[in-house]
Amino acid sequence: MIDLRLLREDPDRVRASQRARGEDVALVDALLSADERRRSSGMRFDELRNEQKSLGKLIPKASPEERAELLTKAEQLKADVKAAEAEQNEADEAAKQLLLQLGNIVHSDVPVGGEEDFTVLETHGTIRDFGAEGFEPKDHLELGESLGAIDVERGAKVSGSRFYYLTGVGALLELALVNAAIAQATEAGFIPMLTPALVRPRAMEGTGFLGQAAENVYHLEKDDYYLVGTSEVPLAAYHMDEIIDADKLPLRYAGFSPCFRREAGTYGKDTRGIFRVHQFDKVEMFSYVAPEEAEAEHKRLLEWEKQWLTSLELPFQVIDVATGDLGASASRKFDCEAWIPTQGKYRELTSASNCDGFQARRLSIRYRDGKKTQPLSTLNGTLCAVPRTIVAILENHQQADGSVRVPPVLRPYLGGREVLEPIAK
RNA sequence: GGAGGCGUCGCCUAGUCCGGUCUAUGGCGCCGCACUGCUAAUGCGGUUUGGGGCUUACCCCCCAUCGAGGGUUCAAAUCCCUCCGCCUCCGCCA
Repeated sequence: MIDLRLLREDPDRVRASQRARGEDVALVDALLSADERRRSSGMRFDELRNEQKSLGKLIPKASPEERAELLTKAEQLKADVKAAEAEQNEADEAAKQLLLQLGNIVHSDVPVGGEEDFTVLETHGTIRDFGAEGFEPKDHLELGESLGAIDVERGAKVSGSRFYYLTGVGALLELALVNAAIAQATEAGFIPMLTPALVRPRAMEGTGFLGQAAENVYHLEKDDYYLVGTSEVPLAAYHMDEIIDADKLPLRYAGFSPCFRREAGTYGKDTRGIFRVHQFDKVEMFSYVAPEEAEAEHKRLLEWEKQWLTSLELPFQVIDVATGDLGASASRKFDCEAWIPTQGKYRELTSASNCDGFQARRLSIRYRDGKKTQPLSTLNGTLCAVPRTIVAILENHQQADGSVRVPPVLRPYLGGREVLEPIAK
């Protein structure tokens, strides 16, 4: 959630942010009046309660006849206090509900617009010219099947569309990627974490995934658990309700977990292969930092992502995601998009978001610097989303004979293997 | 799944049986001040969190907060109910 003080002091800024996201600006005014009601009903309750307390102190000391009178008065007060409390609770709840609907304030440098209105910040690596090399590139599924690495047919048989098996070298490739990614993150000072994949509603809500993103979240109704779409959720909720000493910051975690996404509203999109699937594994970086460090940390996360993609020898570009495509929690988001030869375009492989205090406020995570206690900033960035990385590696490193060159960074984790060869059918 | 125990303002802890004197005790840690060649020790004061009022700010004041939420009562850390978490034992299990 955003800072209510900011809303009171500079409502126009909040309105502008809401407009840039393409969301309803009327929500801001509804929230302002709800906040006012919350405040006045709170004051009324405090007053009555104060009166009740002072009256209550007199009763044990009163003489019998005074006592009877006081009790009558107290009884009346009791009803008033109860009514005022109900009013206060209702006003609090109403304000909270509105507040939870409001997305984070967008950073002023973010390009305004929808999915297609991003700004390209950088491009890295060289796109291969397969024409000059004299062969037509195969797509990742064709390659994956001939390598005995990917089986989507049986994935569909067992679990339905958008499910897959990684088999043989495919399975080994995932393990290699995960190990290499965790090694890079650990080297950079991240604490490796294996996290729960099922979380309570509070964790899901606190990270901002139950707003407009809710339709993409799996929910186990019988137990009221949510399946996480990213380990960002358990990593953010890890320090929920805690106050962290300033000298402990920054805290950096590298989470590894399965990720589950319903992919509602993507019918017919990326249906071939394993680019868009319901379940995949991912190594995610997560940082807790002091607010004044957030922007610098955001750039650092991006640098680590670039280091990773560069080490895999993939050509990619970095984009500044537009306001309409940010998601509720982020004030700014940088995506790294790798070149996919058979699609002839760059596709998202990693995503680094600066959430400022948005998640920290919802999850009640603060830090103490001297006397001050205030929400800290949380940031997250993908290091390796496995299936998409496999797609990019297979397609970009394929050779004319249908084999795939293994980038050196992965070789130690693949028993020194330099090439993945097609297997006989 | 069954039985029992526990949850107090950083940590430990008193208080809960028997409701009001709890404005929650004491210790540790931490912060400030005093004293002191330095350090240590000692003394004094402070030290939950959230909301609100007053303020440039500080200070100060009010309300809530004893795992969470309800209930009983004029009044709840204390009595009742539900839930959550942790621990012990039993059962089952990768």
